[in-house]
Amino acid sequence: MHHYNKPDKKVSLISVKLPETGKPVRGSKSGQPIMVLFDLLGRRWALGIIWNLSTGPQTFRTLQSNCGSVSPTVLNTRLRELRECGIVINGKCGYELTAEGEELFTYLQPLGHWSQTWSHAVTPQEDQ
Amino acid sequence: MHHYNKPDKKVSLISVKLPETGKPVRGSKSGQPIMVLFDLLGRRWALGIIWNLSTGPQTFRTLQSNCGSVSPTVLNTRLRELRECGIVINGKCGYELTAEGEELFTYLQPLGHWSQTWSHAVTPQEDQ
DNA sequence: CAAATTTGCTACAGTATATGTAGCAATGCA
DNA sequence: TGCATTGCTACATATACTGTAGCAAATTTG
Repeated sequence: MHHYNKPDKKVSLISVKLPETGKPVRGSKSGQPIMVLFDLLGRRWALGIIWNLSTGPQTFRTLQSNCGSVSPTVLNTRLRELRECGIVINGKCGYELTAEGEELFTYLQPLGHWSQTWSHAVTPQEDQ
Repeated sequence: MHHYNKPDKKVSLISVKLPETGKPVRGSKSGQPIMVLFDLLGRRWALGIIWNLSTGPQTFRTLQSNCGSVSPTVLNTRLRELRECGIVINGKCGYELTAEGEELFTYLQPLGHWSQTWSHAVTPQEDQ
């Protein structure tokens, strides 16, 4: 596809009103890194995208279908944000996690297991 | 305050169109626990609230100011969701994490450190 | 190599969700 | 009893997400 891979102005970070550590963000006046991260991850589908990409590179459309109901608009926005934050890149096999993204994923991974026991504790038995 | 602590219909889970494992959720047709969790945590301020509460119980208004710019509307909504999911309760010292909430936090905690190195990698040196 | 398919993505209207300010009723305290 | 604080609701405005349509570049197919 025409993934011309926009110059990707690495510097000066995030054009989308997002993470810019040290400065107030949506979700944090302080601009603490953790709050910046939470702001980023707290956007719809951000976590799901990372989770999905952890199994390897995927094309836009594959990712879209794996994520279920994401609209291309949002998927594209999220991917841009994640790219600008150095968590995802657009390689020739499609979108994939960067080294940093992989690392982030390793911290997210335990949630997979936890969520299962949690869901059992919190849901009535009717659903498995 | 008048925290009459609404009967809190534990059963049947989540009135707010949220986590109900096994059923499609916003953010997941599959209803996989992890996606349900991501749906929950992917809402504005959810992660920040958990993070803030990790230091101990807080009143509504303290929490609100610690979170910076949350509107009472959203804070209240998020707290209700988190309560319905068994992650937060409204004790007599204010809102606090449940045992499950604490456990969840331990999985989130490493992100605090990671986010710092990440933000350095991703931001130009001008800040900090 | 031309036609058909797939892919990445934008447009846009409709809906849902969040922000920000105001304010009120129930405590807590003096 | 009065005043401050707390938990929260109301409501208007702003922002974000969904869903469908569709197009142009790249890739595959005949």
